[in-house]
Amino acid sequence: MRLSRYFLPVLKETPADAQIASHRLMLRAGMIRQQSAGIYSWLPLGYKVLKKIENIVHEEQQRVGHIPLLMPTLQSADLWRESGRYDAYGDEMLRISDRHGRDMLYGPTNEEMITDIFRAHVGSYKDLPLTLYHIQWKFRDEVRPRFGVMRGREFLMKDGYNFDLTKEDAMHAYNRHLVSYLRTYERMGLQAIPMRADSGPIGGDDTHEFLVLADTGESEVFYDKGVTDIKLGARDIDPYNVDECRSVMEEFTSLYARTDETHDAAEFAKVPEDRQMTARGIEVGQIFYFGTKYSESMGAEVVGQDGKKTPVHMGSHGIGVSRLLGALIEANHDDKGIIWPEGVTPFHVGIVNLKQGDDEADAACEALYKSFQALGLDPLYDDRKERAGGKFATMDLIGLPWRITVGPRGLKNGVVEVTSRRSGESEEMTPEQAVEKVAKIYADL
RNA sequence: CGGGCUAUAGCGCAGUCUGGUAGCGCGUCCGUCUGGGGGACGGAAGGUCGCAGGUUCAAGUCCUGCUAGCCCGACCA
Repeated sequence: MRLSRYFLPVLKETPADAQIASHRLMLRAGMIRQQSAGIYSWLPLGYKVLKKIENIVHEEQQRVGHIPLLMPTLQSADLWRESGRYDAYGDEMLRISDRHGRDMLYGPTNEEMITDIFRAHVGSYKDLPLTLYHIQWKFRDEVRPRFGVMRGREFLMKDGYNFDLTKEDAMHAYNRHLVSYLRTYERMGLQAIPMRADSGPIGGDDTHEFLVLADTGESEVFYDKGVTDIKLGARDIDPYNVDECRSVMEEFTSLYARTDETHDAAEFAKVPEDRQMTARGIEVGQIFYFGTKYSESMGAEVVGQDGKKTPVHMGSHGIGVSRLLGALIEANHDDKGIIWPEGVTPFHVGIVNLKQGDDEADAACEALYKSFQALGLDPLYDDRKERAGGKFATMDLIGLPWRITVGPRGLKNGVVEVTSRRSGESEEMTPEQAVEKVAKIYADL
C-alpha cells in the first residue's frame, strides 16, 4: 500500500478521553473511532490488525479440529427463557423488540443458541465429540465502558462450545482448548498465563482465565515467577491425544497462578518467597467446563450405547478478539507509539522515502516496494511529500516492526537503512539484502 | 447505579465569573524557501458555541429542562 493512497488519519495530539496507552495509541494511529460509549468503528489500520488476529484464532481452532460456523448477533428471548438466563442476566443484556413486539436481544454470548442447534441436529453418541465455534460480535451493556476496545460494549469474541458424552471427554476438550489458546497467544507474540478463575455468571466447575501481564490490567494477579518461563514453543501436540493435552494442562497449571478472585494467601505463601509475584493482568480468554447445566435445562441429549438418552457434557471457551488489540498494545509500546509483533502487524515493513521526487530515491523505493509484493509480503510505502521527521513519527506511531529508510545520502553508497522498531537499531545494507533480511524474518515465523 | 466533571473548527484548548463583531495552537488547502527525527515565512478555508425553551435591545456567556461523553467507585470478557 502506498500511504498517499491509503486512509490513515493519524493524530498528533492525544485525544482527551483516552486514559491508557492502548486506547490513546489506537486513536492516534487512526485505528478506531468512537461512535458512542464503548462502540467503535474500525478504521482501515485497526481493521487490518483485527482481521489478522481473527485469522490466527481461526487457524488455531481448526488446527485442533474445532469446527467454525456463524450464529447471528440478534437472538430470540425465548431461548434464553428456557435456560433461565433471560431474567438472570440483568441490565448488561441489551433487550430490544421487533415490529411485532417479540422480545429479542443482542447476544452477549451463545450457549443457548448453540445448544439449540445441537439438540435439533444431534441425537446419537456416535456424533460426539463435537466442538463448534464462531467469531461474532457481542454486546454487553456495560455500566461504564472504558479503556477503548479493552472494555467496550460491542466486542468481537471467539466463542466455542464442546459437546461430549462424558465428563472425561469434556475435560479432554477443556485441555485441548488450553493447548490451542496457548498456541494462539504465542503466535501473536503474547504471553498469556492460564490462571485458576471464578466461573461468574456462566456458571460451572472448572475454569481458567488467560492473563497478559500489563500494568493497566483490570485484575490483580498472584503467581509463581516460574510460570513465565513455561512456553509451548514449537512442540507438536496431537489434539486428539488425551494424555498429551492433559500433560500440557498440568505443566502450565501446576505452579501457583491466580487472579484476585480465587487468590489463596495460604497457598501462595508456599511458593518460594523470591518467586512470589504480584502484578496486574488483562484477561484475554477463558475456558469453562460446566457439565450439563444447559443440556439439562434445554434438553440437549444423545442416545448412548445403552439406548438411553443422556444429557451431554459441555464447556464454553472464549477469546476476546477485539480486546486482544488493546492487550497487544499494552504489552508492546513505547512513548513513540505501538510496536507490533511480526505475527499481527498490519503491514510487514514500512518503506520511508526521505526525498520524494528525487529520481534515485523514488526508483529505489519503487523497486523495494515491488520486490516485497512479489514475495507475498505487504509493505507500506510512505510516498508522501512530507519531511523526514514526520514520516518517521508516523511509522513509529503505527508501529510496523521493520522500517527501510531510503535517501539520496545512502543511495550514493548503494545502501538503505533497515531499522527494528523494537530495538531501534539500524543497519545499512544494499536494497537486495534488505529485502532478503525482512523476507527471512517473516519466513521464520 | 452512587459521587464528580465536561460539551466552543478535524484534534487539543481559551473565552462564560463581569452579556456587546467567534479566538489560539496543531492539523487541512495554496505559495516560497527548505529537506535524514513532527522546519520557517506568507496567504486561505473551516463554527446552527451539544439540543430545546426562557430572560434581555442584545446570549457561547444568565435561567430552566433535556441529551451525550469523560473520571472515581461498585460491576464486568
